[in-house]
Amino acid sequence: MARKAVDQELTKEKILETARDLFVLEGYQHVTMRQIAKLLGYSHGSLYYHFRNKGELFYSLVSKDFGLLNETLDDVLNKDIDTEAKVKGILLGYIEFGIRHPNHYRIMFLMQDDDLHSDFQQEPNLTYEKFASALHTLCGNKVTPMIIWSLFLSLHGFVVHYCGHPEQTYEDVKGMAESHVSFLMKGMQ
Amino acid sequence: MARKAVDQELTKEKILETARDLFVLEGYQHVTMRQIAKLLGYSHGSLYYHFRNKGELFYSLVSKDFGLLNETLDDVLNKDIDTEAKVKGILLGYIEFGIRHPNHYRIMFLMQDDDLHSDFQQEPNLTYEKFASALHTLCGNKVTPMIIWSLFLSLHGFVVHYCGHPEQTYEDVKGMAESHVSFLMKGMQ
DNA sequence: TCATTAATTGACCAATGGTCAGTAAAAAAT
DNA sequence: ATTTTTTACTGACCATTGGTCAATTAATGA
Repeated sequence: MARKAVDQELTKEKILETARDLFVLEGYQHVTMRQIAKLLGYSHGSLYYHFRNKGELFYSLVSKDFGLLNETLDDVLNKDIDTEAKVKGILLGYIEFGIRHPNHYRIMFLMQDDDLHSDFQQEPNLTYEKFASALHTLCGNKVTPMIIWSLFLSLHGFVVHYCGHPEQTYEDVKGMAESHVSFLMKGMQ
Repeated sequence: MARKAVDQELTKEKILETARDLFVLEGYQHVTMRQIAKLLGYSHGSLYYHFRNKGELFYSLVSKDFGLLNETLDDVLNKDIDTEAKVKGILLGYIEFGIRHPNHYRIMFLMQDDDLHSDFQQEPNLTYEKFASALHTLCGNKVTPMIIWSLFLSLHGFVVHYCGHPEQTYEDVKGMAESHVSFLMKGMQ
């Protein structure tokens, strides 16, 4: 009733793998440590051997997955298309990512539970840096930092809204996302 | 140890008055029913005589206060200024309201705790209707429903972001709000 | 073979939202 | 004036939660 055989030892990876589905499905607040542990076949205490607390567990997950957004933005930049298409691709790519990962997005950008918020300040900032420098590179001085900030907040608004209605898939809202991006690009001139 | 003298009876109003300060200060999650009751000098059970649960209590508060936003929009419409100034006033008024009532705004538009979310679907919709019809009245067919929706989401993004940083007052971000509104109005043409 | 370390358990803690039988004041009915 | 009924409130109680920690046992190293 204590340590298990080495080939069935718990690892951070195993925990994250199980926890990911739960968090994606139900959101941070509704997943309990006991729930995760039960699904793994361990006691909930064991989770605290691998992660300091619930926040850190979730942070590990999201932080890892969030690299994807940066990659997405890079991919667009490296595509062989004209500048305007790249700008559009970045704006749309941002929205697509947010809507495909609503729970992650929510935590990254708008949760403020104390135990979590303390952990990541960096990731959202890094993501924004990436976003801003990409647009700056593409558009030069035509767009001011304030315009980039407005663009970001406007995309953010779109994503946040549809994060609250996760029954709608990205495919469902793709048309609206494109309209929104068109609208925003008009303001860039 | 049961009912108190009639002149010191608990009322919904007394509860809301006390709860308002707490909620505004600390946000929904961090306020406990026991905390509210203690401040009032009653047992926490008594709160459940007046409100079905924590969600309903909070809902009463926010729902009441939220009429203010609609009034704000009406006030702008009735001002003796030209159309463009009115449009600007509405967009800016929306932002100002959100940032001056960050906890209310958060609950209305982006919380999705089950006990709450079930209660109010109407208020956010009503507010949006107000917003949309105001813009439609002012701008006629120049602005499509989709543009109005984009405008709304873009304002929403601004508010949501600064709701997460309540250490900044509206005065602090006023300049940025105005830039943001200017940016959005460019997209309306 | 024995001491040390690593991994796991599960009883335990304090806090939470919520329920409810009991109680006493107030109001209504007699 | 007395009894009945209704109303407002209490506080013990419940299940659930995130989290802690001494005890336990497998693995590892000397």
